[in-house]
Amino acid sequence: MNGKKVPEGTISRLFIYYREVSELSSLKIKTISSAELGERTNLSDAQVRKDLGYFGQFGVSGSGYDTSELKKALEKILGKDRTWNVAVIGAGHLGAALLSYPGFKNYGLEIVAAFDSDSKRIGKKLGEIEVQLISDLSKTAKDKKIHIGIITVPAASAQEVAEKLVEAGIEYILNFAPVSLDVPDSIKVKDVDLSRELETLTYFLVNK
Amino acid sequence: MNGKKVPEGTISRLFIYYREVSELSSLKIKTISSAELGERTNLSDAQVRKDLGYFGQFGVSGSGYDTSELKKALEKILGKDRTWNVAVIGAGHLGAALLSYPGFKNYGLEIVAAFDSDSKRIGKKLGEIEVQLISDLSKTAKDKKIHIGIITVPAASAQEVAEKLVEAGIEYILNFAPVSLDVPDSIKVKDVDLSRELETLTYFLVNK
DNA sequence: TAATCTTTGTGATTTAGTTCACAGACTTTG
DNA sequence: CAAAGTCTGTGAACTAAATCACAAAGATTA
Repeated sequence: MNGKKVPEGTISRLFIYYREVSELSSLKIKTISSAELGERTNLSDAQVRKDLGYFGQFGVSGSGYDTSELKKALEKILGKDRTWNVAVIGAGHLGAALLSYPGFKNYGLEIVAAFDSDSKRIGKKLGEIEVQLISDLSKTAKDKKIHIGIITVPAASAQEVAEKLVEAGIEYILNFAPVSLDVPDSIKVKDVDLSRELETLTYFLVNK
Repeated sequence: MNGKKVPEGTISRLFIYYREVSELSSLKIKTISSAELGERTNLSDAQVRKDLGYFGQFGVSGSGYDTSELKKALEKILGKDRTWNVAVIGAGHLGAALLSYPGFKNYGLEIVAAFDSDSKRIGKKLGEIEVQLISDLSKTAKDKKIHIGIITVPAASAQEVAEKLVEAGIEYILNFAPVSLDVPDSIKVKDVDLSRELETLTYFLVNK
């Protein structure tokens, strides 16, 4: 890491590079140039080099990047060398969609608990996970060493849930509720506003 | 519209302004300044004026914007003066989450059909909508004048579904599958890559 | 080993978007 | 109605990110 601020876009692209070099390395392809890696990922060679440049010097002039070395380096950078425990709060359709999403494990994420405030849902199984009452959050979060909370409750109760997550020691919140959460600076919140995506649809239909 | 390219961010912000002036206008508040509108939306006054400036001159020096006029103007710009028919393809959890999402109507969107390829799901009701076999897509799309297709099928079948949507005359695709779709330029595709959001979580946990 | 070729890493440039700042339009006050 | 106050619309300045472009490092060839 060279100290400069890393653009958000760089980080998503690192995952793309990671996927590609994993593939290459498993195909026993030993090295790849930034040009070819760019080709395969629909990005420019300069973009590839600049992105990697934020984190160090991984390449060799004249031959390119060693695929398995780069894979290992990216694993480290991206936190893919361990598993992160996740709790989903809100066992409605969206929560269920996330719980049944098979890709999680590949991302180094493991959903280990689900919560809801609706007593009708408590005790039901969503996949492997039994839905718990939200008042158990704090205890379970500590017992199961949960790092990440995903909020899929309605907008009206999202702030309240966020506060419980903070109290329970969660470090990162992924928020699907269409409200902006007020939490301490030390907690990272990422908003995924599906309604925004849906809304903007109509603009593009009107304007061509 | 003054011809200059409109930044993507401007468009989402227009919806925020729209919501605010709708509220204000219904409260019989006749005018609002860019400063106050900015205050209420956590944006700067300059941002508000610049955003609106892409589409014309709506304000009055010395007094600000007429809320109900601005509301009408934004309705027009954003395509909120009519309803757009939507089909969801993929009646799994995510599809169900969208179908049960009450906010749709507010966005001028109406889900009028749902499709799946799994015969176990055909005929089931998701809310008001009966799940149809995907082979009916083309006919139903024409009958029901569907403009928008939302893809919530697994990555592996997304491209195939996209092609059927194009064939059925859909103009806009909202794609939840984590693959990039290959469609004609005349079709607008918006990708919502949940897995990307999930993935990037781990980076931020490692790096602080 | 020298000449040539390939490819990185990174400053310099360009592009896109946001913020600043102010002239000029309109409103309010006395 | 003139002076003071408010607020817009928009170029200019700034900031962030992507792209360019090239010196230097290493690989390849003869």
